[in-house]
Amino acid sequence: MAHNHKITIKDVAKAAGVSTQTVSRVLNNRHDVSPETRARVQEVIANLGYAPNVLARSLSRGRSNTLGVVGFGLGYYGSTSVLTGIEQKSNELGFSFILSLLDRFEMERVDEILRDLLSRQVEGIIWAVPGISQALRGLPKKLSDIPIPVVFLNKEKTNDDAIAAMDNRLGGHLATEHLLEQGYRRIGIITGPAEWWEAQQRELGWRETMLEAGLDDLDNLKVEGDWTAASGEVGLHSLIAKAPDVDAIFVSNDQMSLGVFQAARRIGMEVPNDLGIVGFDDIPEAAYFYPSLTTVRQNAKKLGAIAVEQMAKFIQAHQNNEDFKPDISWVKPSLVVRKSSIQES
Amino acid sequence: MAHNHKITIKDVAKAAGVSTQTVSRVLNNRHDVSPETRARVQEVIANLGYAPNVLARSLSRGRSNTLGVVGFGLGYYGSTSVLTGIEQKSNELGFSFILSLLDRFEMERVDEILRDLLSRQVEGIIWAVPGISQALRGLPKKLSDIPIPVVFLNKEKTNDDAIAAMDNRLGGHLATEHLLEQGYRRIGIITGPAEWWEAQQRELGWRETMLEAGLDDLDNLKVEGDWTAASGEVGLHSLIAKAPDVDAIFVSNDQMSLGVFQAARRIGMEVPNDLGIVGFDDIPEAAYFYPSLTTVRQNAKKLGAIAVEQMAKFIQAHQNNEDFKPDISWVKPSLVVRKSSIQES
DNA sequence: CTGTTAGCGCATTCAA
DNA sequence: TTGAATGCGCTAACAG
Repeated sequence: MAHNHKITIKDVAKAAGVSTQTVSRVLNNRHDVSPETRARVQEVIANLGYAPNVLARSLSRGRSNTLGVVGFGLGYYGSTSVLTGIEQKSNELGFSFILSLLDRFEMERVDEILRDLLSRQVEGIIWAVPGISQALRGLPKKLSDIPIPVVFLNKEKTNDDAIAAMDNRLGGHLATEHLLEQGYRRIGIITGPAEWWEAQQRELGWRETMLEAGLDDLDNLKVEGDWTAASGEVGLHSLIAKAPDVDAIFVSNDQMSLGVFQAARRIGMEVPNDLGIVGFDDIPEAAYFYPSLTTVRQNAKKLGAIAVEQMAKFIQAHQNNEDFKPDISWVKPSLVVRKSSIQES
Repeated sequence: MAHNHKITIKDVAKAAGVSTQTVSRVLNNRHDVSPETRARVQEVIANLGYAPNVLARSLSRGRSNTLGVVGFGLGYYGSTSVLTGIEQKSNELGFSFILSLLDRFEMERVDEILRDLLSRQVEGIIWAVPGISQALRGLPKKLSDIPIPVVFLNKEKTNDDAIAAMDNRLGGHLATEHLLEQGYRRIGIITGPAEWWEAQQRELGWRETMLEAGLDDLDNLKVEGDWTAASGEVGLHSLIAKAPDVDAIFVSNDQMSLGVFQAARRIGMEVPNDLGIVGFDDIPEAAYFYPSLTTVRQNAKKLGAIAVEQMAKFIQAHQNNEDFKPDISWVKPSLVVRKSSIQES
């Protein structure tokens, strides 16, 4: 037992008195093995505690059953939810995955990471890095040079890419529409960083809805945050400086809402009566904010799962040399109404 | 370029007019290659865009440079921080890792996960699952049956295990001591689930500090939560039912504090004047709670990094057949004082 | 300094 | 139904 020698298919074959191929057949559940032989081999496997060497198998089969996932830190609720979805679904479909985390938009490491993933023979790469910032300009080229399937998360639609995306624009619309229904009119926005596609889309949803309602002066109603609570705090001050009569804000994520709440308290504005607030994400804490936060709930876990499903199809097509028409799959968010947007009578 | 044939060391060798062995030497930065040959080979590698097949290399070398990490969901701030630390440090040390997530304490999947990791030839396993619940009774046996190094995160000290642990007991002490210094006397605790070692240790720190201060009736001052804000809310009500004169609470994580805040507001208790609160974790939002939350900051990222470092040493010893004396490494938390525990004069 | 031979553990031809 | 040979891509051990 404590012997350090790793037991291989050979040991099993010898112990069972058969050839290695037969053992291999049993391992792969082939039906061209006699029941008795199969039983004997299985018993030996159990006794020896044998476990096949996946590396050898991958090498021999030319398939690794491994995905590469490139993410962007784990600091956001969305990121971790997506990852959870990816983990579960890939498990379900028999893939394992190698996780690479980008901390900032670091061009240099991208090269390195992609090389590394390819070296590890991943069968596909899920690109779960937000936005396409300036710094990543050259990236699409690189990723399309890659000889294996790539599925993007939350990326703008293009013709040739497989994409799974949250409908952030719809989210922005839902939030704004709700505030309008509550009677707010001067509805501002605190966006996320401009490079983030997510932030852009949420803003777009707000913008379109405002215009449709005949409201304008939108530029004075917009400030940019960086997703942190601190930036939400600053954001409210900036917004009021530009538009003193702002009466509601669509805040592009829940953390920033927390900062807005704090700033509002300091300057004596009352939420929701003086200022209606709608956030985005529905982090678990949102229901316990004071006041509880109306917010757009996004099922990021589902998004991750969908990405993996797409990937599985993509890979299959790729291997059969069939042509695969990459497409975009949308996940729709929903509005969760709480107190921060409902004026008390 | 678009040719689907994967280029191997052979292609490189042929193109460079050398043997595969020489290419291998260049790849591995051996110094027994002539500068000209090396240059030529490197050029060919660059031109062909060759990347070595890590699976083949691992198989041949008998080393995978891969770690297995078993975690417990990504729902907690601590979990994700630990994982971030693990990712960074293992990257730094040249390991990649396979992540397996347990969602609940699911005994069955443990077997499966361990087998899978071993199949993938990981060189060591980092066990980052909290506590040793009833359900995991059999686990230590299994893990010690494993023929590769295992490093545990946040586990009680034993003689034979390599452990990296947050000093939660110290954290509990710091929190309680601080509340005592602020003049609070009837200091309650809302703990995490009893099976979690982390929760036990935080409680122990509180308990010891209270006893040292000559305070007792501790059982009436304790209720158990489940880490969620909702359980914090319930917790305060329960606590007041048992000890109506409670004047402060050490809440074992920040999320539950949020629930306590909400409950306190509902029943007209003012934090910190009627009720001092200290949390645990220092999640990014804690500074923006209302009131801002005094809490115990734990550097979980560092914890993850330390675990990987231990693992690296362990693996090295394991391979050289040296004996490795497993030990426990502690990471010390610190107190961050904000408004929830400082009575206004 | 370089090439040849062998083998890592497994699966995929083929024969028998 | 089973076994023998061969190769996946790479590196280690030996020669030269």
